Amino acid sequence: MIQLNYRDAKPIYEQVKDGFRRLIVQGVMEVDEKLPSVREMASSLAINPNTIQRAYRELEQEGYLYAVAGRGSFVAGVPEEDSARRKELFAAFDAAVEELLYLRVGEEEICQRVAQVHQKMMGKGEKAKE
Amino acid sequence: MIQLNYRDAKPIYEQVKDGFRRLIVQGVMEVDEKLPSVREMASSLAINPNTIQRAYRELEQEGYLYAVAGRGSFVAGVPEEDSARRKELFAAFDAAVEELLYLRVGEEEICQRVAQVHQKMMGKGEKAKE
DNA sequence: TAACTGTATTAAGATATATAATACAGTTAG
DNA sequence: CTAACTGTATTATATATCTTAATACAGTTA
Repeated sequence: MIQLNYRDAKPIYEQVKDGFRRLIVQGVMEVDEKLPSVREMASSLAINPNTIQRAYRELEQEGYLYAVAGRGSFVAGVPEEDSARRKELFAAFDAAVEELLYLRVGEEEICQRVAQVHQKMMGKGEKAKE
Repeated sequence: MIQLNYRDAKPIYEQVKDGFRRLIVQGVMEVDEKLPSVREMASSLAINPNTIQRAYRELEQEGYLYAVAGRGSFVAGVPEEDSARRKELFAAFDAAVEELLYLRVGEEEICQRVAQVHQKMMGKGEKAKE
């Protein structure tokens, strides 16, 4: 369900957040669908429950999840105005583009890549809204 | 010469690396041009010499600089790019683009952004080759 | 009631970043 | 040659973040 990469410098709780955010945004997980429990997810990934707890808490604060004590955590959907997330994405995007341009990767090649990603998405994400 | 942002999560030595890499790739600094000494740079930025030392060492390992004990550190040029680094950058790029597309950001807007980043780079580096 | 849920807290260890204080060797201007 | 600059290396310390660990407590449900 979620893939961890320990060689990545990105913290585990961030990777977990990214994983679920992806599943939610793509519509792979539907609204009100239940997520694995904190302990179950931790056991499944062989990591500490606190790490999952943090990921879930932050995703809830961002509006992607809602949690009910005793019942579980559920998909809330894609937040209407996640301008903060959008800023993060553009920042990551800009950084990648800038260094690619440093490395003599052409502007055309980069734009073509955008289209490729778009096509690849259309192939897999059938449930994605419009 | 180099601008530091302490609010950024990015480590100082990384910001220093990025700064000089930019100056080198854009041609603002020419091949064999001398960089400020480790101590001078540290004093100029009001940070510890060891931090500059690390930035210079890694830039040398990456092929952007060469250093001569007693003389100083000098621009080596733009190294033959690492395909590994390029892969990493494209992976980060794809992830950002994918989520932006799911957040209803248009393909056109994204491509325009590439051009904006490019222009922003050219604005600062008039001597950039080609 | 028992077995699940989320949530909160405190402690400890590991790692990365940055500073601090030296020390040593090569280069160069005077 | 000497002094003042270079790069380089090392050890120690402080700090912050990440992660694990071990609980504890409260709500839900079969």
